[in-house]
Amino acid sequence: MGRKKLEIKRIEDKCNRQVTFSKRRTGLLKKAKQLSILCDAQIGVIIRSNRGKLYEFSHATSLNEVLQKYHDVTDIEDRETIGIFEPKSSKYAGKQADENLLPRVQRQLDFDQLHVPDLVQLEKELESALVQTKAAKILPILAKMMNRVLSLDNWRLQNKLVAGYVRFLMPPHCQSDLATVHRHSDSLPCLPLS
Amino acid sequence: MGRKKLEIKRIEDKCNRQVTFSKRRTGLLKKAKQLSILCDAQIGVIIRSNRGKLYEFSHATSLNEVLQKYHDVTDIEDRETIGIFEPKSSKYAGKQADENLLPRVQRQLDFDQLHVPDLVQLEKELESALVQTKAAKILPILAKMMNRVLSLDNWRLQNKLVAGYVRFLMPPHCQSDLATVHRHSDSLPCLPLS
DNA sequence: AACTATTTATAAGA
DNA sequence: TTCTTATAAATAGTT
Repeated sequence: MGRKKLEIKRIEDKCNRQVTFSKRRTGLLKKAKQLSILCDAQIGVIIRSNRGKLYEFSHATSLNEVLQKYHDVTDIEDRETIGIFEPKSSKYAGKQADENLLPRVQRQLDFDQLHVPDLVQLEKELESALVQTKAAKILPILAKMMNRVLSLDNWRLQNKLVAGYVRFLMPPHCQSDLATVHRHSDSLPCLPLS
Repeated sequence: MGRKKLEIKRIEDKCNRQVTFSKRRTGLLKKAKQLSILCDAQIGVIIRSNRGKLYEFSHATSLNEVLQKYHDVTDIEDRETIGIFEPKSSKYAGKQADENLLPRVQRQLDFDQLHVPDLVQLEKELESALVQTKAAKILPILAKMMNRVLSLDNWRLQNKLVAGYVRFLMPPHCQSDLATVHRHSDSLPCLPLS
């Protein structure tokens, strides 16, 4: 769409390539934003120039932010008790799992569809479960729950659950250097995290 | 660009929204591909419809694919040997990890910033590591790698990595209903996984 | 799924 | 870089 038809192959002239990159990059991000608004779609676009500069668009908050929030409210000692990587240091090591809670969570997952209120409840149950039982029991449930949630149209809960999953799986010493997030100014506002 | 100028706000008519989504989704993916070719840029686009269907474009391979490949070539017995869920059944239990590879990967993670080429390289190293060593050694590295990627605020890579992470950790019987990903048919060929 | 009138994006030039 | 403008491309509404 210009004075002449442009063949789609690498532009060899460096200067011309830079100009085209700038123009089309802007166009692509604009289109992404339009599509996300017009059609209520969840979109992420990441563009990295051949010299490493990064540009991006996302329709909503990022996983990174949610993780940061979890990180903020979770102290290291509690995280250590989760015990995948350092099971022996857990102060809950010998503690029995609540034999009532897990079947309850699992029963919820048998529905064909999970609704948002159910998910909120499940999140609470999950949080309790995380500090009460061992990974071997929680992981399959988390996995199934995640599959359900991913099939739903609730981006906040998706991210929240994934975040919990990651926090659960990540050894504490690896969580310390989560970086501050710089968000794209075009992003839509996100729902508050309860 | 049509018979009338369209205001950029959510299309309320469901049918119309669906049609527009289809048209513009195609356009966006096409533009992404063109930009990546014309300007030699690294681009990732992920589109999720408001009903959870996923469409994507990426200029190159992802960790997710690497992990998927691992999944494909690893039978259940082998996965059990990884030892998260059934550590005692491992036939590799006594096998030594490559003491050369892992430190190399870890050294890469000491950089302040990871660039995409670095990640591609790491993916290769990781792939080797996955079939050569035990989860106990790989997981902390994956976790740290994930932290780095998350700190890039790189939506595509975040999601890919989380997805791969989940797939890696998830017991096989929980993977059966993972949502289908529709890859854009015009996607560039993936980099070979060596 | 096609068509086509219009709008939009953008290639080349300044 | 930034603007201008002729032209190519995308697409909104229609069939």
